[in-house]
Amino acid sequence: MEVTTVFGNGFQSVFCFSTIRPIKNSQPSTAAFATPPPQTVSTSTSSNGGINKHGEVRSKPTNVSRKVSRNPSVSHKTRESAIQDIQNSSELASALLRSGEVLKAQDLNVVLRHFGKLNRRKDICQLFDWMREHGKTNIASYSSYIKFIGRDSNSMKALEIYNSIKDESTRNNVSVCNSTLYCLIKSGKFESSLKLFNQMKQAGLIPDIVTYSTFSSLFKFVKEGLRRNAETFLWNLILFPEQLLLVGCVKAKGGYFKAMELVREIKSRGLPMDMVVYGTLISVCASNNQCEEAEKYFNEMKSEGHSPNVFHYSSLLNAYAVDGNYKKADELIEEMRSAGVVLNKVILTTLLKVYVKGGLFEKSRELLDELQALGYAEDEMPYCLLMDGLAKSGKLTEAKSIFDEMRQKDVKNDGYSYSIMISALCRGRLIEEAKQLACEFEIKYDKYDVVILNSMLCAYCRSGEMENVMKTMKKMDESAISPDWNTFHILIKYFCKERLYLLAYRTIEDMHRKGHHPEENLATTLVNHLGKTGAHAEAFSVYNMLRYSKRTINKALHEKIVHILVAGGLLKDAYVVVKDQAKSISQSVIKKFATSFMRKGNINLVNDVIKSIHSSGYEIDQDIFHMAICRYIEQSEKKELLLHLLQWMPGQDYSVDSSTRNLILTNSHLFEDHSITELLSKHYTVSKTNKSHERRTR
DNA sequence: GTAGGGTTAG
Repeated sequence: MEVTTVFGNGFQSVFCFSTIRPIKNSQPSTAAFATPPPQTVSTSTSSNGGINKHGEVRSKPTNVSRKVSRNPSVSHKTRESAIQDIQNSSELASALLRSGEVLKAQDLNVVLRHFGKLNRRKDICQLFDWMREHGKTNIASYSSYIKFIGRDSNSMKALEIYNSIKDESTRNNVSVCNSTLYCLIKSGKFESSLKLFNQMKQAGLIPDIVTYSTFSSLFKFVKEGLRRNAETFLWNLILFPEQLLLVGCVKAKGGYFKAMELVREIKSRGLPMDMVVYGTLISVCASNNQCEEAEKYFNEMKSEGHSPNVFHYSSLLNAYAVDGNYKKADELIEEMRSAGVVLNKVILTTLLKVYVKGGLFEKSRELLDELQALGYAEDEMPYCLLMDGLAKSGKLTEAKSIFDEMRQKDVKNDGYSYSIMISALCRGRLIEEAKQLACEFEIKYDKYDVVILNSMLCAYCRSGEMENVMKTMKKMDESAISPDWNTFHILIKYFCKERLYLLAYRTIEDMHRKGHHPEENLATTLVNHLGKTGAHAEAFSVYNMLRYSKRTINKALHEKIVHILVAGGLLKDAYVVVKDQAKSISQSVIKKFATSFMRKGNINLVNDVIKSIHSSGYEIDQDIFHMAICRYIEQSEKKELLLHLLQWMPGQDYSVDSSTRNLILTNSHLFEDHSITELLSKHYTVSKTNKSHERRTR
């Protein structure tokens, strides 16, 4: 078949999915935690050994600071204008020369923050260097500066600055520490931040609520898919221990539960919760469908005297969208109105989401009109919400008309609306239309992500456009977009439909390697197909994927795989399954397996197999014993195994029948006479007892 | 006089 050759040739290059998007570096950097380097820039703060409660230099001033302290009468106005001069100057160095001297550390911090706001990186660095050289830094300068440096993910530089701080009280200051930790976390260096955090604690840092909320930004990383790193880290963090216990529990729980642990930890330390932490919590609850919890934190926050801001409101509104609770949403909107909070674009869009989820399509349409009138419908978002809701409640025609309206109005398109429509059309079995739309997207846009590619793949697979399937996969590989669980599923289903079972197998193997677990039904279908087409070992491999990724699987599959393995002569593998899953396998299948094993299985395992199926409750028939004994006699070097079997049988109320006994007696030259006669007499006793027992029960 | 987060779409 032509199709097979296309894949046969293209498989390696097209299907390798070799390009995994790199995960942000989480390796601890050894250099990062080395002893602080010797200070190269001279600062007055440390060498003079004193900082007052404002973090300013006290006692024994340097030449520079002497000038300032000698000149305390520098008026507020003079300093103001000096600040302005530096901020507005295009030549920072000369401005500092001109106006810097009259300024104190806190004045220069104003400038530093000003540059920070404008992202004037070069000026920030230059100013800070100047401040250090002139001994005009305090705690605030360090915490701001470190934050700005780390903002560009330059965590190494931030750490360098931190390590260069000689003064102990500055280095142990909680804001300085929080700033530094923030930089590491922002650049994904979770492990390093934990290490540093422990070091800081040992040196005397007492973590505060900001420290906790700094670390809680990891919830975002969890959401964005840096799952494993962030989750492991979060768990370690929540336990907040010196020793990292219970790391193994990481996988068992989701981000939401970790957030709850974090709350418990904060509360048990007696730290007051603040607006920021509440904001994080409400948002985490909302995005984990924990509507009541979100509401609980929202009310708790209010009862503690905090007034919610627009973000708190929108998070809670989003929680109401989960089950389309428009009543509560409307109430909340009223509350916002009376609290004077502006109903912005996001709030109204989220309200639309609530209405859509609640099935209020007329009201949704009205709200969309309102959004349009307010100029809040210039991007896809509100249209997508409505389209998706309509499509998912079977109103495909209405969804299509929203899509058309959107295109007519020249709304900014990022591909979301296409993937909604393509998926909706696929679900509605309008495959040809789905394909058309996928093609249209390809012609018009050159922007892909895994979801749009999945929906295109889905359309092409459903319409059997092999060439387009190939092209899309290639695109995925070239754009370094990692296939996700959906991608694998779409492809495996498609390959099964096209009877390309080995290709489906390679795909599921790849899926497994990447840590995705296939759905049981799909894997079972594949096991069956592989079994039927003679790919017995591959079928077994898929069976094992299921077996080791799920706690329970359909019992029928165990039996099925035994059939397949017996048919393929993979008797040792079949034995493993029978031994582990005996309870799920019927007597007739055990018999079939045992018969095959007696005939063709590894002779050294024959006794093991007999004992094993016996102990699983299967009563072994005479012909099984007969076959086993025949094989032993044929291979006389295995006579020890035969003796062992004959010794074992009477103990379990088994005896050989007359034909088997005759067979043994004919070959008695193989044994020392007395041992075999003795054994057979034991068998005779057993068979007599059994027969009389049978008579009595009859 | 310094540090932390957060809302909507496939």
